Amino acid sequence: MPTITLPDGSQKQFEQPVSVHQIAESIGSGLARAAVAGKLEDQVVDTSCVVDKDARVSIVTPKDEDGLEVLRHSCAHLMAQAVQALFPSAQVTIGPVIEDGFYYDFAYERPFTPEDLEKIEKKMEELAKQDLPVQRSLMSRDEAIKLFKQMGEEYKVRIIEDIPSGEDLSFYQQGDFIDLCRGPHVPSTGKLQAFKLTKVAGAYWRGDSRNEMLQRIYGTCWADKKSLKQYLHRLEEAEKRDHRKLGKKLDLFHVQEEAPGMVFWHPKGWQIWQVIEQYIRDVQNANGYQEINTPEVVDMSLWEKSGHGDKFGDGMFSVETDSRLYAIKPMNCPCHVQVYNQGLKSYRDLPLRLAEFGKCHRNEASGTLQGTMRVRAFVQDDAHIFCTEDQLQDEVIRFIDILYQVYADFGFNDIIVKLATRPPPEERVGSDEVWDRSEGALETALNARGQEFEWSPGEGAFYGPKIEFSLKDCLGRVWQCGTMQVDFSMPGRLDAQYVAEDGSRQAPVMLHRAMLGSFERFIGILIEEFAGELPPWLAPVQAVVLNITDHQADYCQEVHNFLSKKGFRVDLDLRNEKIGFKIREHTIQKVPYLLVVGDREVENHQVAVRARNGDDLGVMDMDEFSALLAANVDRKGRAA
RNA sequence: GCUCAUAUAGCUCAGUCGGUAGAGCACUUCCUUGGUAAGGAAGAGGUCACCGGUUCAAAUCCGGUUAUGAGCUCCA
Repeated sequence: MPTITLPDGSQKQFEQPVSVHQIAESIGSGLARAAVAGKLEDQVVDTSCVVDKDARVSIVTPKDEDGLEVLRHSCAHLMAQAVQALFPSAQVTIGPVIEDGFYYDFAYERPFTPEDLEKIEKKMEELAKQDLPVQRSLMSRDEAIKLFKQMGEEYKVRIIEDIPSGEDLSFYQQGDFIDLCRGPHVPSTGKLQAFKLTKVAGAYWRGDSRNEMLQRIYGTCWADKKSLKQYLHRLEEAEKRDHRKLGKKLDLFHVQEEAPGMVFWHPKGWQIWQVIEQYIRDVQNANGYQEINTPEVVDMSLWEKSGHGDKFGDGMFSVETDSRLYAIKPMNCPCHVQVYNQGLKSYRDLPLRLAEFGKCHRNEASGTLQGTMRVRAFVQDDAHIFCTEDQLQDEVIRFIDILYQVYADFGFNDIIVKLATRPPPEERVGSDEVWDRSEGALETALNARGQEFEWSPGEGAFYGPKIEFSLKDCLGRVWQCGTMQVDFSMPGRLDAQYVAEDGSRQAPVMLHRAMLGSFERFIGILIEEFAGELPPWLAPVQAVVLNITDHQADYCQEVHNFLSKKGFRVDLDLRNEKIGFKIREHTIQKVPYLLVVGDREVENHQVAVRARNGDDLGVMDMDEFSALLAANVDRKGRAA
């Protein structure tokens, strides 16, 4: 006699055990039709799940986050069913839910083509229309292995073999398609009404590049056709913010075949760069950093000593001259240690914070390059803090504080924080005890700030753990920008020392840190975040002066001179074009302020100000406009 | 690096069945001096990414290379 408590607190009594579906039915037939799953206590379950004792139950429909997830998971199964119906020799592997959709990896003798995708999608629609019931069953591990062996599903067999024996496994069957799955799933395929296959790609079996490549098909699935359409529209809109498109349109930078993965910055793009660089320089100077500059071409022996040659030799560009082998620096740290090593340091000199806008080259694998986000030549806002172990904690906390202020100034508040810990023993240097201390230091620092973060086990650098601060691009892809890494190893390897209070020689701890990460990546993300409409303090051109006819040319020149002298970045457009044409052009170029000058403005010694969003800010004199611009430039990222 | 796709004028893109290329915008010149998102006319502009093959004939078909895009792997 279970008593069911519904989300609104109301209770229902049943004479005997009931299924989630029956509970839904008892509330209303509409709800029963809409139900794709149930929530029993805090667990999402099938609608066929039978409740035999008192419990909190809610009905999950596609409108819920949980329901959407069930839908997407079931859609992955529907796709696998369609693929096997069309390509019987294709083997299934795994098919998880991802953000906004799902994928499924298949082993097949040839890659799927875009035409195959269309066919698969058609087949899926067909199978959905048949409204096949989706049935759950249990099987012992050994039975399951036997069954899938029989079916020729070698990959599934391997997956099941990895599950501890003695466990019963759940399976879901729809039509003649059966798959190992934890579930839950929709009660029948007819619940899947709004889906689309989006792309094919290769993916390695078990995510290891030494393994064979499987065929991955990505798809998206939504509660209804309208949501699907909205999603596709959202994607289209996001693509318009692509930094590569905007970089071309706004004349910021270009790349070309002769220098793959390296950026040619144009005047406007470089202007943005310079503003950011000066801003970071100011922040660092105000926080006890000293800026240095070190060589870009350094003898290979230094990289061997630091351990980078051994670990990343393939990724380094090298030059051979006069029978000497040099590396183009892939990172700045060893060079910073050289600066540190000049002159004997005392504990009184620590913490010593050395910063450099250091240009690095790494020969990244060709397939990883992406616009300005992943490049082979980049400039880091790099710095290394040499300190004692006692100072470590405080330095990490100080850094994170500054970092958050910097990100806020650029308008970023949604920051993904991860703590990456020690890689496997064969891939790391330093004793376990040192790793314990350095990981502990980072964790304590994050906790001390009350900072939320995720763990990223095994993802640390070979010399130490790191905190990664990441931002998202317009398509939701996550890019690491800021970083804070603890390193107990490199100072020792490169003979860095200080004289401690007791007169002994000690190796300092080295903190590697960057706020933007690389200028290239950060500017790319900025462009996408603002869709090219950079706030006035970052905009390469802050205002354009436009004349209506030739008569106002001299006065426009005067306005331009006045604002330029104040330090604003102002353009002058005296072309013989209609004012509407000029406004359109500069609006498309996302210039924050357009200053229109006709006879009226000349007469009153004013300018008519128009914002790039089309707002008329009215007429004002030059001082007024200059104050308005100054106020907006001052408010940094928070400015409109 | 791996899988798939793509590469045509400065940009965005057409180009049918293999018969040596076309539009819009931009550019140049001329007309137009026009008050808040495209005024008009004319002109110029291409070794169809590169290398090779098939063919009487290749932007088009085939192979290779390079680059770009998506995903995977990697990311000091």
